[in-house]
Amino acid sequence: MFNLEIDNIKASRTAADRVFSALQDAIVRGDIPPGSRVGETELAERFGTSRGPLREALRRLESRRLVERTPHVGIRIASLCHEALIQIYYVREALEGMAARLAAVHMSPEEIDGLRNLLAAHEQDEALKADMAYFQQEGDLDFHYRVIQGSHNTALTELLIGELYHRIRMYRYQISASAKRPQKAFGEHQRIVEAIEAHDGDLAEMLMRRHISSARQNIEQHQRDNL
Amino acid sequence: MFNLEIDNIKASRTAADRVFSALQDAIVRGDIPPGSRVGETELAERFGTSRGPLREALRRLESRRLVERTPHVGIRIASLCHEALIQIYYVREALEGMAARLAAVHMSPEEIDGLRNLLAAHEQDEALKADMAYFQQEGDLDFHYRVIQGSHNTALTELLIGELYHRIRMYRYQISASAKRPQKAFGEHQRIVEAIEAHDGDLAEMLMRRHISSARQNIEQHQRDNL
DNA sequence: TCAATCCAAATTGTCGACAATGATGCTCCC
DNA sequence: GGGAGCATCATTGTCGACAATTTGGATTGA
Repeated sequence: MFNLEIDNIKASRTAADRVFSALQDAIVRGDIPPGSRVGETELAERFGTSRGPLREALRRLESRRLVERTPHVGIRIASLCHEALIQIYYVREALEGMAARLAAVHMSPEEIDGLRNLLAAHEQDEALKADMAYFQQEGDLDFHYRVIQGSHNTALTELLIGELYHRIRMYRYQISASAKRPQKAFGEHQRIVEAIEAHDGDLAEMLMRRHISSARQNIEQHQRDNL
Repeated sequence: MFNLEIDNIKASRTAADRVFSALQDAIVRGDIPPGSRVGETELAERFGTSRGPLREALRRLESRRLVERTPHVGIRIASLCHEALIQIYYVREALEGMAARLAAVHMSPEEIDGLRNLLAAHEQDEALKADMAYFQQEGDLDFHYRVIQGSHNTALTELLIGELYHRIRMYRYQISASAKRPQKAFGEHQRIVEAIEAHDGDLAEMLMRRHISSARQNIEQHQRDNL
């Protein structure tokens, strides 16, 4: 239903790609505790492969900052400190604001229809209120994915989806019961879509920046509460 | 003199890191023709190592979009088309504008002094006019590096230096005689530093965005001329 | 008792060989 | 003569074994 596995689709060609996807999911979902040390042999047998493909997967995960390596010592699963997450949100504000502006200019009518339908689906699902927290989170991600891809700027898309989003998702699972604000976020999504429909780039950027800024402030508030 | 090898310093620990740095330099400098196919065995003996470390280096270069891999077929050196370069410059405009804003707020007096000294050195070197084109380019890079790091936002720094700059450098070597505008760029640098010194984030962002926008327009003009 | 040194165990880094897959050229049939 | 199918070949993917390095503890000396 949702189109979340952007770069995991073609991953099943070789064993190295398979273990890369599996390991990334395991890290992002928190199956492997963040900050923990893991041995290569252990991981290799866990994923049913040899150390060769595993090491290639590790290199790629290192580039994505999901694991940290120190030569001759080993690897440890990255743990996103709160400060780093806030920094990422500031970068998101700049990049996704730009994405929204570009989307307002470059999105095709079909893509805009898709966005509208997505929001409509969210509205219906919201009525169900079944497993809503998780659902809202994934739906939120899907909304942002579409706007980003609507920018039709490959460099921008690769940066946001390929570099930042995995780390954000990892953090969401880490503090599993993250503060949510579904109704408010849903309304903000709707206004962003309206701005995109009107091809109003300035407004779309401003609304998206506010949207992400609100999310960041929400996280910061949550951090203060849990001190 | 210049601090260009940000992430190549720690690279000499293992053979895999060494071949990674060497291969990256070879690609960025154009020693290996962009778009060309290369075999693993060939590369391995070229860098005096086995295929194991080489493959790990390739995986990391793939994450940086410097090489493209297709399973069971091989690798080819990435070739940056003009459109992709322009897209990167738009992203740079957003990210480095943000970096300049943050630098105006967070840069320490010592860092600001360093920036000033750098510009002074450029001014003197400009008088020499010795090998100026290359010099200006590297100096320009160094200036931007410092502003970016002055933002004190790790996520932002990693994105710009770790992801985008290598590709930009590769392109500079590809069209080796890129259009230059040293005097103009130098003046823009000075004004940006003045804004940072005055801790005027708004102005610093605006000037940096204009600076990069000018560079982009310059490239676009150069492209039109060479059609 | 504390510190420095050395040894050993475990883990990572590297290498060469084997298996699997895609590409190239040939042959054969229509 | 042209195209489809097949066999060979080169290249990549994978694996197991060996070498190099770090870490941790044990031992010895002050």
